[in-house]
Amino acid sequence: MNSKIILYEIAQRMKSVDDRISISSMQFAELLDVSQQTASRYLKNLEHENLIKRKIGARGQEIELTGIGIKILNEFYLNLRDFFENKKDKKEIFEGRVIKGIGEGAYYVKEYCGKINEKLNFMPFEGTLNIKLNENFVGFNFDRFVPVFIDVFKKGGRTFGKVKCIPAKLMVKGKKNEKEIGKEIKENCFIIIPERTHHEDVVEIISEFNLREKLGLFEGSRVRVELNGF
Amino acid sequence: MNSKIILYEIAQRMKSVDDRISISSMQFAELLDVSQQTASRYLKNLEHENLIKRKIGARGQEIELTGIGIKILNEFYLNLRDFFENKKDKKEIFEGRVIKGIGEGAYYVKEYCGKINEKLNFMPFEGTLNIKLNENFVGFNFDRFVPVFIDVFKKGGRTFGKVKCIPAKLMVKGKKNEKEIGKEIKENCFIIIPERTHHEDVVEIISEFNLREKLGLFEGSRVRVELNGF
DNA sequence: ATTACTAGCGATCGAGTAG
DNA sequence: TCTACTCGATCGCTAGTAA
Repeated sequence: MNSKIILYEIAQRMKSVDDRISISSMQFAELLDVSQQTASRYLKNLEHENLIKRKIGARGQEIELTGIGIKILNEFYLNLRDFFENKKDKKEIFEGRVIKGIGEGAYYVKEYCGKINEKLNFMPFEGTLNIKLNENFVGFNFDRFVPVFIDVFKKGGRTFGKVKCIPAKLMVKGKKNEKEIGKEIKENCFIIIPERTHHEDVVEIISEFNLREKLGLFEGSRVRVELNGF
Repeated sequence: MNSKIILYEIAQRMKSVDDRISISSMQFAELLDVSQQTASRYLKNLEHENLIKRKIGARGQEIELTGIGIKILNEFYLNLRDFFENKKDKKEIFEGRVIKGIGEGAYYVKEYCGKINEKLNFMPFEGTLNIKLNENFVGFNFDRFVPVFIDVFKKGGRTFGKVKCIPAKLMVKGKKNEKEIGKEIKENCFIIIPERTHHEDVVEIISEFNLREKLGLFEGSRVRVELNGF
């Protein structure tokens, strides 16, 4: 059984996020339709995962959610809300400005390029375009787009982590010295999301081309990124 | 893995409830971090449970949610919304009016009374008080109160289903010919919810006493019911 | 009363592979 | 390619029971 579901079942018996409930493993077992032993193990695991806090007494246990537990449930809730309140369409595009990367991107693209070619079928330009999201797009949920994964691999004793690649279109206003002044140019690319470490408000983009050069981008250039799923 | 979670993962890749997505079992497997075989089985099971519809082609499958699937996710969503938007407090009490039962209640209480005594520690009056919920309380969520269950049992060749009992207080304005005119009288009781069949807008209440007599209730009398959990 | 350990077994998973 | 079957391995459940 998934932790989220169990957490949800607990939450449902609470009045609010900072509430606490008293329940025995036997009662909880009946609610979930499992044995008392299993219910006990579930609660123990949740505690171990730091999703709930417990105080165990002679006639049951007092349970409250931890910050992490609340956060997980809240993500759950927000995603469902987006789904049902139909707010997803508005989030298919995000906007931001080009910022300087720390040069790390180039190194990693070099290391990953064989895998990128294998999975995405193109040889990437050895560098990433870093985009700082405009404030109202921070927290953009990338989970709802079907990604391509590049799995963990080892090379020369180093381990390179799993990376999520989401197909996207980079959109910029045409450069001044061209016919298409002011016209929007769309360029296919991939958003790169490392499984381990990434900033909340910066996304990295890779492409077959040097996007800065091809699209005439500089530090601070406004860009829009469109995601279409598959 | 729980069906609900899988349904949620699918929904998260959709733009809205009537959207459909194209995804292969391999892609879905990577999203859930399970094998392709398992992902395939999950989808097959969801289809079998009538939670999704599939169109299987040569390069993947088109998936959309069924009405039942949407309903399950929506319940999920509404419960989480109540939890996070703190609307639960307002629902600790519901209101309604006394209505005539069809006499069935008395029969069942007679059959269940041994079990009731065993589990709830009182001999119930042989009859139920039926309350029709006021419109704005229809859909009241009883799941968040910790109930006492009376398990399935057999007696004289008949099977009597599982029943959920939730402790409550019945509140009515004092009868006219007493000292406590207009004063609110609280009476301990249990709400009875059969696992199998019950109306959305009618709840049945049992008590040690004949509540109609004790509280002077008639068809149409306004009552309030307070639930406290345990 | 509780919670939760251990043992055994039944359910579920994933590798191999067919269609 | 895809989906999905079989089947052996492994995981997770429940019964019994200790604390």
